[in-house]
Amino acid sequence: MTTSEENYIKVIYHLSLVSPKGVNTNAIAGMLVTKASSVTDMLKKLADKDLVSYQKYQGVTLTESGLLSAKMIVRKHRLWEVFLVEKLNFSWDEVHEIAEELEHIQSEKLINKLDEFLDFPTFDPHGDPIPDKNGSVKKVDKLLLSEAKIGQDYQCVGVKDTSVSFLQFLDKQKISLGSKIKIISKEDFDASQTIQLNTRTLVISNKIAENIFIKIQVK
Amino acid sequence: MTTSEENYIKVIYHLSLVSPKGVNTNAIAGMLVTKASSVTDMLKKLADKDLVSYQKYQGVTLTESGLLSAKMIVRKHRLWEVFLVEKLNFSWDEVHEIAEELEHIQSEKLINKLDEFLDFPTFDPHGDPIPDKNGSVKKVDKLLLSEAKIGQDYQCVGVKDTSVSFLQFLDKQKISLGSKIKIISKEDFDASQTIQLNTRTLVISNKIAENIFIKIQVK
DNA sequence: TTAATTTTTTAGACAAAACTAAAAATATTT
DNA sequence: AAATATTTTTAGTTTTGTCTAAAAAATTAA
Repeated sequence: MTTSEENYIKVIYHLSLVSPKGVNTNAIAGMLVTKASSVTDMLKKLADKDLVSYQKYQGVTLTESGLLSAKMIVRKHRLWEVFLVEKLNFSWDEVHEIAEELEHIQSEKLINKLDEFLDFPTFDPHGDPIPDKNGSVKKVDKLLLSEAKIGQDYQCVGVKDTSVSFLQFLDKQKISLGSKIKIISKEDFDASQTIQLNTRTLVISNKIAENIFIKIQVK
Repeated sequence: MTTSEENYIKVIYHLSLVSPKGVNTNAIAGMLVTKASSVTDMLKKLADKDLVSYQKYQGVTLTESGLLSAKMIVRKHRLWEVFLVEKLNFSWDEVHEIAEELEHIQSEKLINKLDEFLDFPTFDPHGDPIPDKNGSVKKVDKLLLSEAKIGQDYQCVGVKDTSVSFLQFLDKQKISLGSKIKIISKEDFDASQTIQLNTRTLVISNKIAENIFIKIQVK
C-alpha cells in the first residue's frame, strides 16, 4: 500500500464515521486538497484492491479489509502522537503534522513495540481513542461542552477542531485533557457560557464550546 | 527533497568516503539496486539543485550543500537506530531497514528532540558516528586490516590509498564500506591473509591489507 | 595504437498520481 | 416535469522516477 493509498483510506475512514451510507468524491477531494477527478481515479484503484466498495456516482464505503487497514493507520498516527507528547515533550498542537508522516512507516513490529514502550495507551493527546492491534476501538461517552447542563461536573476528554490556532487558544487558557469543567451560566443571546475551569472562572463563546468534548465526571 | 533524492545523496555520501575523487554511476546503481541510466537522470537533477557537482562520464561529488544534506540524513538514520535499540529493544541487526524509512521524516525539531531524549549519543548501534546538528562527525577508532587479529570480527570503514587502481580493485572485489571482515589465517612468508568477506572467502596481499581501514565490529 | 570491452549517456517508453477541460449523471429548483 | 445547478466521471496531459535498447565515451587489452 502506497502512502497515497493510505491517505485515501484514512480519509474515507474518518468521513464514513459521519456518512456511513457512503462517502462522496467531493468530500474526499476536500479533505485531501486534491481534485475530484483524482479521487475517482484512486477509488477505482482501491476498489481493484478490494479496499473499498465503489459504484460510479454512488459514493464509496470501506470493505472489511479496508476498514482494518484504516484502523491500523489511525493506530499508528495516534501512538506516534502519544510518543511525541509524552516522550519528546511536544505540545499537542505540534504533533499532528509529524504524525502524518510517521503513520506511513511500515513495520508492525515497530508499532507494537512502540505501543508497549508507551504502556498501551488507549487515548491520544487530543482525546481520540487508539485502536488496539486487532483494530478494536474504545468508545467514550462524550458530548460537546455546548450541550452541557448547568451545574453538572464535567471533565475535558478531547477536542473536535484540532487546528493549531484552537489548540493554542486552549493552551493559553490552560484547558487540557482532564481539566475539570462546570457550567456556571449560559447567555440566551449568543449561547456564550461562564464556566468554572479547575479553580478559576472563565467566559467562552459558543464556537469554543462546540469544539470541546467533555464527559460527566465520575467521583 | 524527495525520498528518492535523499537516497541518492546518502549513497553518494557513503561512496565518496571511499572514492573522494568522484563516485561512479555504476557504483551508485549497485547500491540503490537500480539501472545506470536511472542514475544518470537523477544526477542531472541533483546537479540542477546544486547538491552535486556532475560532469558527464567523470563521476560525481557532493557540493557543500549536498554534503550537509547527506550528513543530516545519516544523522537521522543513526539516531533512529539508537532509539530502536535503546528504547524499543530491537536487536542491532533489525534496525537498519526501519531506520531507512524513518530517516526521511522531515522535521528538524523532531530530530533534535529525539537527540536530546537519547542523551546526545555519538555512535549508533553498529559503532558508526552520529553527525551532530551542525554536521560534525566524530572520528572512529579505526585500524588497518594488516594490523588485525585473527578471529576478531571487523567492518570496513575506509581506505588509506585512494588511487584509481586501488579503488577499482576494491570495486572488483566487492569490498566496500560496511563489508564484514574476519581474518581466517595469515601467511608468515608474505603476510598475505585469507579473510572472510561477508559470506565468501578471499585471499589478499599484505599491500592490500595495509590500505584498508577497519574497526572492531560491535556486538 | 588499434581493437575489444566496459561504463555511461541518450532516446523513447511506462506506471503512479496528480492535473484541466469537457461530458455525463444526479440533484435541486422553478 | 423541465430547466438549472451540482457532482462525478472520462479523456487527455504532466511530472517523477523508473525501465530497455542503442549510441557514445572511456578504459583495457592485444
